[in-house]
Amino acid sequence: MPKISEEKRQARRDQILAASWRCFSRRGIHSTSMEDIIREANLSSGAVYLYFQSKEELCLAAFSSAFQQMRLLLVPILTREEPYPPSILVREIAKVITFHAQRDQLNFGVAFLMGWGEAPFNPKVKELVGDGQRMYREALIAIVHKWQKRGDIPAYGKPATSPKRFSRFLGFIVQSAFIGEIDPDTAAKRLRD
Amino acid sequence: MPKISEEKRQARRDQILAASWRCFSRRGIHSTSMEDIIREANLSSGAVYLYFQSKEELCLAAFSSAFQQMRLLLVPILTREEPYPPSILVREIAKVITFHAQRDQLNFGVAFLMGWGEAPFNPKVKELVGDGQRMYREALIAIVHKWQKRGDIPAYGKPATSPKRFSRFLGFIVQSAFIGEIDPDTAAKRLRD
Amino acid sequence: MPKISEEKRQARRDQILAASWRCFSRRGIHSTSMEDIIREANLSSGAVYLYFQSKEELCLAAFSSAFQQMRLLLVPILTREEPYPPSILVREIAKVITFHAQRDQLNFGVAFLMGWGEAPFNPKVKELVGDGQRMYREALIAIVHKWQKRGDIPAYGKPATSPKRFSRFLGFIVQSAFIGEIDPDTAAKRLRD
Amino acid sequence: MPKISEEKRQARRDQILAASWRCFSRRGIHSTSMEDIIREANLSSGAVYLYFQSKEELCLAAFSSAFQQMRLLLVPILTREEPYPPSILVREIAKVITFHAQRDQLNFGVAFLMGWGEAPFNPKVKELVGDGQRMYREALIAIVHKWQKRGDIPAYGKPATSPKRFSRFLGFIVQSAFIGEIDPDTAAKRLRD
DNA sequence: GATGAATGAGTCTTCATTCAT
DNA sequence: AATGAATGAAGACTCATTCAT
Repeated sequence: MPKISEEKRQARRDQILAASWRCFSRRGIHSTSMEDIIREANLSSGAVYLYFQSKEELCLAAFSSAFQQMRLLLVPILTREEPYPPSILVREIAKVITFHAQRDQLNFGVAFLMGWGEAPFNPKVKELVGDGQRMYREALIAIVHKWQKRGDIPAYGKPATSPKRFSRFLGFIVQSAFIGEIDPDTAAKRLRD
Repeated sequence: MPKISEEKRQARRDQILAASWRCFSRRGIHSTSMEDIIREANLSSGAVYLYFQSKEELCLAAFSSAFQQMRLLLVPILTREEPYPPSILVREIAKVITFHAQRDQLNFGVAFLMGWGEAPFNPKVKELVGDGQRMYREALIAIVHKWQKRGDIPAYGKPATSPKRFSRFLGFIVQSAFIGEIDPDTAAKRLRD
Repeated sequence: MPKISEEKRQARRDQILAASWRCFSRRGIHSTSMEDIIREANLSSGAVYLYFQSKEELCLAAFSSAFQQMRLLLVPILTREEPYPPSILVREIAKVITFHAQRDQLNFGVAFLMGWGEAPFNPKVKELVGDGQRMYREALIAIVHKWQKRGDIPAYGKPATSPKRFSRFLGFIVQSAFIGEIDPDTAAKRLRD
Repeated sequence: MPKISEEKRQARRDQILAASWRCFSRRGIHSTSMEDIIREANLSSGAVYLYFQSKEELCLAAFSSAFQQMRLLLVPILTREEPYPPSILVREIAKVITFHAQRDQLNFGVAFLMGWGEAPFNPKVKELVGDGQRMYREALIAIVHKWQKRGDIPAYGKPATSPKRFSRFLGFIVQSAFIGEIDPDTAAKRLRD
């Protein structure tokens, strides 16, 4: 078994991270034991520790990877040269959150809820969650500016509705994670109003 | 073994619950051991188990009590015969969340974050959190109706702005818990926009 | 089970330390698991950790206690106003090392061998062993001076034979621990010559 | 799988043994993991197990090799047709122990301390250490006889000073390993007295 | 009612060893 | 011969809970 390729190494990491999220989604982070993850990943204890130094590091990597996946799905929507008009944007985001989001049992909403629950007591989690939110917030501000330029929304009056939108977005996450799976159109309707 | 009076019993429970929240606020629920709570409450292990059957039950009672306290503070604001006008209401709620909220180290924002983190894996916590949110949501709807009757806001157009408001309120909680203590006026401004 | 008395507490510590030495004597420190000690002491894992914070601390306490016991036995012999004459002293010390020494399966010789084996890698063990040796060495010097005054040994010539004696004493420990149990008279004869 | 030449095989074994002693000297036998040795030897786990069946066997070989090296250095000194006179002999031995001894980070003093620490629980180590000591002891007796014949020391009186010398030699090892590196002349002075 | 010492199942982690390549 | 990823038994330690006093 000579040195494994970097791809294979990453594949193993992903295998473990996916197993972790399946466990976390079932029982929460704190009620998930390393043994749970190990069994779910069909590996041996030693093997997991070959890829992650500790449970702490594994959890952090799990959060990091979840938010990274979310970013990968949101960025194409949020950074279009010509942004979607308001109503479409909302539906597209809702789609990502509610649909794509559930591949591998990884529910982004629940991931955020967990992240928020950990953040006050774990600076590194706080940073990860904060980074994700900052990214999203800033993209939203840029979009609103473009909307104003394009005339999709009135350019005068309260100049930026984005903080409001962002706040509602967070609220939406809470509710959708709370209520459970919902279809994108219902979700969009809720988000829109 | 003379039975203790109901008052004394409740006082002891409150003493333990307050100690619990001080611990939870410092380290989170899962990193708080029964021993931490016992020491913080200046009691013996046995004593705590005289008032709560298990850590599970104690945590549930702690959530219940936190949301009950919040309700006690919000109800007078939300159920006035003549509701506060929009801008004032927002400030009053913000006051409660950010200021009164911190008696006994119990930060309502963090309590909600914790509740959301637990809810997906604990039906009883889910119920408690859900009840609190429902109460708030319904009160908000009633207020909006009164505002419309009174002419504080336009009666036509999108009939209920309350879900929107509610969603933003949840988002606000996330952000305020995340950012840390902020004064009520800043908070109100953020909530209003 | 109200607060245990200081005596009982010490008794428990001694019970654990005695069990530790029985285990250490059988398999050595490193091959002795906490579970071995726990079983030998007829206690539960938790109980042992109530008295010693870690295996490390327990081992240290075990060394400390072993050397302390040895000191308790040697001091009366080494600090007599009128020291034993050379030949008797040697027999008395040999007695202690070979006979009393084996109560509770604690063989002082083996304890020293273990201490020497640990000392180079554990500063605290080094200190404990070093302290014991210093004590013995100094007592020996004092005795030799008294012998010279009293005329038991010539006062002129090489003034202090104590380092020599001390070195031989250490060598004797190695050999006796190595050979196993021997009776005090044989031991004395060996030490004397 | 072309069989490697016996020389090459021995060279690899020596490479591993040298690496082992460097590790043992740093952290002790029990705190040295196979991985430590493997990394220190710049080999793979599999390779080491090609030359030694187990950690146990490797340790035994390490002791064996250490004592063998010591023998190689001492035998020319101890078996001269015309032995060194007492004072010179002592210096020459001290030289070997303190100076030559440290090639490859292998400190003979520490090796003995370790051997003594293991011997009570490992018959094979006991045998190795015992053999070394016997060899030295016997060589010393032979030398003393020659000294007496030659008149270097009185032939009458206590017939054999060798056991005494031997014991002091062991004590010296303990002390020198304990104190750390010292130069041969100081060492000789200590040994002589 | 109250105490706190004791319990022991469960957790994370390490490490000697193997074996497919 | 050599590699190093994988294994899994074993180890140290924690902590919710109990119960004799």
